[in-house]
Amino acid sequence: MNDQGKSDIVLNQTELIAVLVAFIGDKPCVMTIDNGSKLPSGPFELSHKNLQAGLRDWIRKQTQHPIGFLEQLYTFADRNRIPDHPEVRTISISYLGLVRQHQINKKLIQWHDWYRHFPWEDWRRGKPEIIEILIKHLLHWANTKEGLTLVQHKRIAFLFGMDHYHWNEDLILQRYELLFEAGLVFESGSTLQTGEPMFADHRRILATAIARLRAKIKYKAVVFELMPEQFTLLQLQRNVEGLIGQTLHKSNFRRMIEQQGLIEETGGYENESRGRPAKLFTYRRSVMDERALSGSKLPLFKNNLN
Amino acid sequence: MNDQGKSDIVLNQTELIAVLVAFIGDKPCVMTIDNGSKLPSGPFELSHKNLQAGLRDWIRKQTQHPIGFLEQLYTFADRNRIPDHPEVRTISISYLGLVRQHQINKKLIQWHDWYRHFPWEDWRRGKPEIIEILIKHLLHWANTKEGLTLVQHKRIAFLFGMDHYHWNEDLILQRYELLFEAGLVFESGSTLQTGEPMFADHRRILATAIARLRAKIKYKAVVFELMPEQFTLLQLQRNVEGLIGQTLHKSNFRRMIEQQGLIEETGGYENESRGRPAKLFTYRRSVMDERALSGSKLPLFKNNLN
DNA sequence: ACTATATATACTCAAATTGAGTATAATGGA
DNA sequence: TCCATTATACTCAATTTGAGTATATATAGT
Repeated sequence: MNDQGKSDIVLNQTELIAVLVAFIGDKPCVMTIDNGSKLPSGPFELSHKNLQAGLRDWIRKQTQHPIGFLEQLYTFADRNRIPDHPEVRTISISYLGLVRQHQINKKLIQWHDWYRHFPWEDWRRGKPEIIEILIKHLLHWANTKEGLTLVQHKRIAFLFGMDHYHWNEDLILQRYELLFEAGLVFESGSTLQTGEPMFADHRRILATAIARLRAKIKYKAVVFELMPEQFTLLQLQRNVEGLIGQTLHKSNFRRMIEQQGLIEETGGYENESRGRPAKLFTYRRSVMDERALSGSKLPLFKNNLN
Repeated sequence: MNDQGKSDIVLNQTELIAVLVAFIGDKPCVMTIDNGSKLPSGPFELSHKNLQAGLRDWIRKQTQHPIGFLEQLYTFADRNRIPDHPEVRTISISYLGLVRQHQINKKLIQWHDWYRHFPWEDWRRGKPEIIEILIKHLLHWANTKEGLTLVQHKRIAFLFGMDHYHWNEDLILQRYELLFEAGLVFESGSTLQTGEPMFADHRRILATAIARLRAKIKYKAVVFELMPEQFTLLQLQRNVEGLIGQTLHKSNFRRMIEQQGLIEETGGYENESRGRPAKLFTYRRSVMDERALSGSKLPLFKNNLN
């Protein structure tokens, strides 16, 4: 880097990586190739006006449907990211996209429950058993860190909700990085069964995407991009719970949603389920042109945990 | 993009762009070259292990000081970003860095008040006069948009706090994009005096950085990276106000800061000012190792507006 | 038809937080 | 001394949150 703004030309290989998310039932899923081991990726074509346009094009071809939400995630550029090609530096520009349930074309695309890659992140049915196993190995690892044992102990406690700390679902990326550093995932040489591994650093990219989504849902109404046209309040709640990996308090969740004025009754009812039929709602897209709203402060929820 | 993960090799020019922020007095400043018209940038050198390391190296050389906070901002890659070179696509990976006041080396570096580029974003001394002028031109522009007049009217009202909308400081990027689209900034052909222009899309990059910082400060204790080792509560408040471009309610701000337990008294007092001497405080970095904390939820403030 | 179960929706209420103040303390300078 | 200025402490009503209970309306089984 120099002060003149002129630069020697440096050439690198550039690709796009897409993290596409959709719900199948109560499972938050990610689009993969090679049976769950790779995120879809491809070269960044010069013909496109910009990255976003290129991706949208490609996604439309693959899913046969337009995509509602698409935003840049992160650019990965470390050396040695891609095995077997240490001499080439691949710059991967990743994007996060949300796809609506009813638009999923099951024949063309493989969707993979993201919690198969991060089993310790799903607390919807209580604390996952694997947590204790991970903590055991982590503490053992920390004890070998000369002079850093205490710091690492605190880090483990903080990230995995030990002692007086609460589990914080936003820290998924930090947890994966800690496990990687401690050699407890396949990608860093472990033989333990700690979630399904992925090609190169794709699992790290997926963790980045989930972290972004879990953070974003708290101040922006992105869940609706994952809902079908009509939905019940419980379906909405289940999808939010799927994203954050925790269950929520029912009546408080409803109060908050209704307060926001983001949805309206369609007049119809859902009759498939057993009990009293639930009212169907629609997202009031009309509240404002989507572009103007982008980035606005619509706190979706503060804390409705059970 | 294809499904196999194999990709034709596509070569582009890659550079790093740094948005470095520091306070000088009560002015939030950005490091520039060419007297405020360019953000510092340079080639991404293959010798570096990763982007972050490359940037840190370079910044240390320039500022003679280590940098506390550094995170990736966005990757810009549209065609025709850089004038006079339409045939080359430059991919710019931008980073946001925070530099501490006492570390500023004024001889080597130019620091530029960022509000000179965005005069409509500083509401600390009340509503900036330029707002009414901008709104007048925006509405005129909107009225020429066949079939879209109403939507654009709503967008303008929302972004510039008209009608029943409140000014939302987080929307700085959207406001700049609207002004650009409406041809009201130099970069999109205007001759109006609407803030100092910058080279290529650097003003847009700066807006992205400020937006990120304004959003981030609400849930993470990043301000402390901009404070000197010791500071008074008022100095802290003034810096937060500088970032968000609004004044805050004094006692509520203090209550919130003290609640967080992020600072502690040093025992010393500030005697430079006129009235009663203020206690000096330090950031309790010890609360936790910085790395473990990164990304944690420490809501800095919800709303302490005056 | 009746009952148990499941689900939806409505309502309650104490505790905590927020927004907007006022009151008092400690300094320097006229 | 008194006043302007800044710091710090304290107050309190309104709102929001967290954690419930109560009631309504369906299906499945007997």
